[in-house]
Amino acid sequence: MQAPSFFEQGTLVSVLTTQPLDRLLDYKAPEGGCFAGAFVEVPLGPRLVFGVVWGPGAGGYDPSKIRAVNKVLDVAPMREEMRLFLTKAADYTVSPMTSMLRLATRAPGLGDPPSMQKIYRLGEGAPDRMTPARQKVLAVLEEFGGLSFTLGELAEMAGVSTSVVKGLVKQGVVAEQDTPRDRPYPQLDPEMSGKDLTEAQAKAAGQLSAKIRNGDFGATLLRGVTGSGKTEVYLEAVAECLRAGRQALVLLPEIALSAEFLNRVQARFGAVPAEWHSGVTMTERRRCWRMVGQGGAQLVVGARSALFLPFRDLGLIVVDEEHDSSYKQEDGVLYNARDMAVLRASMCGAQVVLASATPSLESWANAETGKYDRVDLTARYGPAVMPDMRAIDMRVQDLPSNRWISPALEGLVRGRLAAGEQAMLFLNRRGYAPVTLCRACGHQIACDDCDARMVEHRFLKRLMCHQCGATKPMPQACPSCGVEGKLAPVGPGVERLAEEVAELFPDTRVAVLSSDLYGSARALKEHILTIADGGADLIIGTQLVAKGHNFPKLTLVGVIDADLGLQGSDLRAAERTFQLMRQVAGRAGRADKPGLAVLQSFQPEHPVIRAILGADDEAFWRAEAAERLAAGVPPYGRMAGIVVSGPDVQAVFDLAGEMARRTAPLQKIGAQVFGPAPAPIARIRGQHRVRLLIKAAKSAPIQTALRQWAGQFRVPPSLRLQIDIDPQSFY
DNA sequence: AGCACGCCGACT
DNA sequence: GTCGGCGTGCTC
Repeated sequence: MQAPSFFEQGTLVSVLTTQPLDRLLDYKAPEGGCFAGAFVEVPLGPRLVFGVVWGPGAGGYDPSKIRAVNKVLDVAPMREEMRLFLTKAADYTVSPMTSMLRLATRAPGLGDPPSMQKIYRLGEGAPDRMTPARQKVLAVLEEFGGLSFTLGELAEMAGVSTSVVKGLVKQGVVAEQDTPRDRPYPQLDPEMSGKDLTEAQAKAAGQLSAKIRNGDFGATLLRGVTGSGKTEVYLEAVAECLRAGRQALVLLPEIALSAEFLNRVQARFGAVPAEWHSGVTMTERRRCWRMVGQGGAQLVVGARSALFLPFRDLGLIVVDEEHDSSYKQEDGVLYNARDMAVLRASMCGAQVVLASATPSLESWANAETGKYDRVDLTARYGPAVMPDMRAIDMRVQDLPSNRWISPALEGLVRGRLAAGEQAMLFLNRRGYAPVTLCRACGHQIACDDCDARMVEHRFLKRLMCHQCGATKPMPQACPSCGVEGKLAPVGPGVERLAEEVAELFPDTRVAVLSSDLYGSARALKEHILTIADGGADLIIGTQLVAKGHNFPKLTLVGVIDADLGLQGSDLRAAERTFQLMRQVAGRAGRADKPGLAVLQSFQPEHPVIRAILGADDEAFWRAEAAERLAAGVPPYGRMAGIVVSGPDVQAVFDLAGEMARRTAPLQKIGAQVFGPAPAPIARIRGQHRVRLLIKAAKSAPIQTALRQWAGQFRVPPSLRLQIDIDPQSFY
């Protein structure tokens, strides 16, 4: 790559700021000049704002009004590759550059000079008087000879007060020195031995490693059934990347980020990697951001926004559980981390590994066409085998209303419990009952701010809206007709299922795993570990039990309502149900006992249910692909969702209606426009929402057309216009 | 995003 | 008269 251009003092440079002005501003280069990519502070109106020197000035602005860059910040400049990545990501997602820059600079104190910190290491000589406390301090320093500590760390490790350390410093026995506060992360050792790999794992790892050694861009779908040991395989790819002296990034869905994963990394590489996600402290965030840019971090484990860290030489991106819908979320910009990972890798000659037991149809299709390589791990690790799968036809089960566990399932659970094994009942519905109905007037209690029914949470003794999180106490009388004592719960949630379980299996230890029942992620995680260890015999869980937690003693999974996700008209309903059911079923029989997964269904002949039951995953993907191809929808066509929202219904409909009328730029590329129609949830947090859907051929330049089209309309500040490329769901 | 300007209704 | 509501426009 060529050397970055340099701008002499006084020459015009264009600066991208994080202010929402969707254009570059011209400034004079500061005293001493500056390079393209420099992080700078510039005056804007009465304020100083943060920005990046993007290139030579564009001119065309009144020269007498042009001000000078205030100062260049003490941060590694943004590399040209990163600037290009942000530009392309903005083009792809149809979002303003300023939002992209904000995404890429989400660390505190970037403008501050690197602050210093005192650290302590072994000094010279011996103390005048040796005391037990002093002995302990010196023992710690000797044991970890190469390392240095902060005052607090050292004192704590030695079990003494800080004054002991200070006393030793005074005599020079302990040396004190200043270092930048943001220290590099400990060196990872790719040769530190990991677990022994099975033959299949070793082969897969070898394939990935060979691609990494080539040093150029490529993507691989790593498909490994649950329990096949994908993590060990891609950690070998990370090892190869580290051997090549390049940086690696492992993306995990936010919920899967855990101490457990970090422990595995530590076991494999001898040290803990850099972490980047919403739970990381501000100090650590800043350290991570700076060290990634300076090369002081070899491996980052993080959530989706870690893609926008300023890597110097990124050689590998792993997207674990690549099908997970949480990769597509709003971070100020609506992007799919899986797609952006491929984009970023293509720009820096890196490899991408997309790992999943149940890949997204997009990735599956890319592997089919040969755009991605594909590596399969079919055998489960060790003696475990895939669970047997069966459906229970609920139409022939004799079940009173307000009961959800069929006699057939009840019998199976009893059998497992008698054998001293664990069983799990899966229901993807938090709370006690999804609907609260007035038996006097038929009113259903709804959220005040959303178009959604409120869910009773008996554990919290409140009603909760699952759209906005608002809660209110359970009323005694119907809020509509005022009749008392006629409000009745309708339908099951996990809490209600627990009630039924308590009646059916009174002497069984039951655990309910639902994200809302725990104060913190940590508490939840700890609880899961105790349960996995045998702390309960019957587990009732929502979606969160499907995501990568190990339950070695579990041999039966019962899905209470396998039809739940198939309702609605969502494009991805089949795919999502298939993935979720496969993941849930994969919980059963991980250790030495074979597992069984049963699906309670009112439509067991439904193609998706049959595909789940059949062992032929490929057949499911092929059938689903054929349907999408015929409908011309992703991945065989392009789609964009447009949502106009605001507090005033009329204003929202007016803008959406106008947008639907003036579609010339979209028609030019042959795109179809559907809508406007109220979004499936027509109001969230008091914001009315109206949706348009754009559909175009796969080759159509949909982003350019959308930009032109959306640019025609003036959006008043009270309204919000959101463009979602490749929408996951149509909310 | 901020922040100023400016144009209307409600008050001392 | 003037205080303050927030719609509109500007920032290199």
